[in-house]
Amino acid sequence: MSADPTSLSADEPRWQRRSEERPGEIMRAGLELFARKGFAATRLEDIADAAGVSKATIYLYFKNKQDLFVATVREFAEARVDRIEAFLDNYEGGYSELLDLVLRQLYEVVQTPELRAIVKTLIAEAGNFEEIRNYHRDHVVLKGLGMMTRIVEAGIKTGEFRPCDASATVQSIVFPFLMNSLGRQTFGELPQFDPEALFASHLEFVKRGLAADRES
Amino acid sequence: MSADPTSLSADEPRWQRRSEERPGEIMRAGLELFARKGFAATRLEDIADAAGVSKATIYLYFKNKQDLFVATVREFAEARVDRIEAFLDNYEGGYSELLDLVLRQLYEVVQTPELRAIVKTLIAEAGNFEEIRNYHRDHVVLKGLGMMTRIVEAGIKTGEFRPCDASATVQSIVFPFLMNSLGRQTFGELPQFDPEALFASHLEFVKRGLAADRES
DNA sequence: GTCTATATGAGGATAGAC
DNA sequence: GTCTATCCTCATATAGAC
Repeated sequence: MSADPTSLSADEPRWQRRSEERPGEIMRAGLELFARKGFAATRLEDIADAAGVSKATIYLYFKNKQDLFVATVREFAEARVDRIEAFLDNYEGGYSELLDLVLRQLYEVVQTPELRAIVKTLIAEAGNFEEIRNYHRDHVVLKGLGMMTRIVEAGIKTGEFRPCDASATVQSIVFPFLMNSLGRQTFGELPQFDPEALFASHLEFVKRGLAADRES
Repeated sequence: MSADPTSLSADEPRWQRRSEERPGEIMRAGLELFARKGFAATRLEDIADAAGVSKATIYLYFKNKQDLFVATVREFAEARVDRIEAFLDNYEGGYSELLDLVLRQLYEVVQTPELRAIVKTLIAEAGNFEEIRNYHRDHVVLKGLGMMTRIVEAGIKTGEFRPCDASATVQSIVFPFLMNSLGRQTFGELPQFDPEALFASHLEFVKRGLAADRES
């Protein structure tokens, strides 16, 4: 309490850190373990060890295990969709190039360990945590699919893409990336799941799948 | 023990059934609960109640909880891939039609509650059960992807499909169905996940994505 | 603010009657 | 072959010292 957090000197007691860092460290350790073992199979003690604190310390920042879990899952998903959304709002140009850019973004984000962990955790635990299920359904999945749908619809209107059911077609476009990420998370790295190969191949596949019919 | 199982009379004690039916009933109840809540969060008592037996009865047929789980997950996945494989072995005709037929099969199978439950369970628990992970990797996922890859490669050779990385392209073809199934399992039925719309739309998308370039 | 030590309870597993 | 009743482990959650 006497220490100014912005100028923490080196000779503080070893265990003392600024309390603003603790929750993040605990959640980061939690995400990794929750994703690997699931909510029920993850012991608070393992999280505490991974975060370098004791079990009891967790209860200083989180009401209970479930509270930690809900906070963790939300923490690492929140910013991503908004980042893409901001990108879309500022974009000027053709929808074909836009789709290309957005798929690159999605591809990058889906590679990160955090995102893979979140997607896996969401699927595994949505049945047990209505709060998490509803939040991600509304703020991540439907929002994300909606953004993509609007891109496709706009492209159809300008004639860059062929007429189609945009809402359904979006699943043909983005689901391979998500499922590939899940496959790697589930089975580890396999030559069949090489994400570089998938990305190039799928981009070409999408380009042809959406291409407007040639006249003549 | 005195009763001949093939001619079980109606006035037996109410709780007595032929033992060959019990394991299947327990596994069916188990699959549903494991898929909804996960392995750790599913209580043996819940499975027992759902199957209409007592906890102790489960231990007559399965060594322990994990043994029941492993047997259950394997039970409902085993036959499916083999069925499609047999279908392929007997097929004569064009690869474009074959791909169409196989996607219909995949689509049907992925709709069933059992398959949805298996896919979800696999993703959720593969990290905790190496045995399950390895079995499905080799006998379901890689085998299934391999079969599809051979179809695409054969179609490229006959000129029905454009030249491409068959192994990667297969993911563009089948992953939307799998991910759609997972989405419904995770979030319930949503208009965005309407599987009928996806099927028709995706089939058209695949047809165009694979079409050989027109000459001229 | 963090730790060590402990209370509490839930659920997997078993013994023994029928 | 199935049930009821009990045991026992293990992990969450808390109390209290520093």
